[in-house]
Amino acid sequence: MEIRELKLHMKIEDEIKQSAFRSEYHKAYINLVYTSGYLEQAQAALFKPFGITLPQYNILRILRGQHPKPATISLLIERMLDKTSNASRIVDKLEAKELVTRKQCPSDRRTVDVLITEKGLELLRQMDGLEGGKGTGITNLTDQEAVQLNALLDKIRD
Amino acid sequence: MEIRELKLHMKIEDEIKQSAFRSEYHKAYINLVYTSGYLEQAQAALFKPFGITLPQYNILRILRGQHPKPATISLLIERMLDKTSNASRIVDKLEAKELVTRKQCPSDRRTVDVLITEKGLELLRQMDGLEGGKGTGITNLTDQEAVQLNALLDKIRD
DNA sequence: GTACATTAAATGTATGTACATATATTTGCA
DNA sequence: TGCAAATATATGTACATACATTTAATGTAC
Repeated sequence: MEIRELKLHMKIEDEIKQSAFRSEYHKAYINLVYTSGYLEQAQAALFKPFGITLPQYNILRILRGQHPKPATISLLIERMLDKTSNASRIVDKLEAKELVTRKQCPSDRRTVDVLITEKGLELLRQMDGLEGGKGTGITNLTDQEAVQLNALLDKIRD
Repeated sequence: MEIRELKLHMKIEDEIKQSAFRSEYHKAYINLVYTSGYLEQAQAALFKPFGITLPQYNILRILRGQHPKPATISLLIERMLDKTSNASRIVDKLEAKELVTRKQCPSDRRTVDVLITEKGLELLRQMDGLEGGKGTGITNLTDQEAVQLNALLDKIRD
């Protein structure tokens, strides 16, 4: 694992043992995927002591935003960052940990009311402050550089 | 799915239904993870007709780089972009598709010689050209912007 | 030269994504 | 009204990651 630590302080050319990139685009592409993976890993490490994963955390945050109103699975899917994911199964895990409750909605029996519990709210309170990539390296950027990065990323998805 | 398509043309503020970011850092963090996911999804779509996944493709490329020498699993792990992944099982899948062969190394019977087959080389030949993020949006950047992006990403991981 | 540590690979378990399908319920329209 | 389409959720399968453990082979220290 110390090799891995070392690697984190190298440029992308060194990190990937593949000497030449065809273009800056190609390099940027690899760099982006690589950096994102790096950030996700860093965040997963921050989350580990709290016993939940990033997708579970994202769901909990959406539920806190709704609280004390319940959310349906559809609403969770709509608001989740991570694509058309399986909110149903993530809610399963949260339910098993008693961080949320799930019950059939009376007015539309197809839908399910998902509610964050007091235990869930308390967990989020404990976790407040370590989100947003703090401690993951993103704060190596100046504020202006962060603005610049946002503009570049937006352009990629245009 | 058309909603998803629409979303791809919006800024990150609109894409995530969460009105305010605490800081440009926070926004950049989310933006990075989101954009990377977007690029991976785009690339997965490009790969689908060829019947292999991105990790499988990465392994095949490393093996082509070694060809005609074999590679051990350790070497594959060392060179793979994606963390301490399970190269063993990815090689399983490639072996099942007859794109690689695997046999015990005589000199050190702990290690395994993994070799790309002619079928594997032929597949890579067919796939050459669609790698490097081409067609995934990264080429929306100018060459100079790509350089800028690379510098910013490197700084994050410093 | 035997015991212990290290290394290489494989395997098991939990989690998550992607995609397809199943099931129940509601809506809408003929 | 009644039946088909749409909607909400759940489930099954394939694939991958993360992490821990297992098994076999090799190295090393005494």
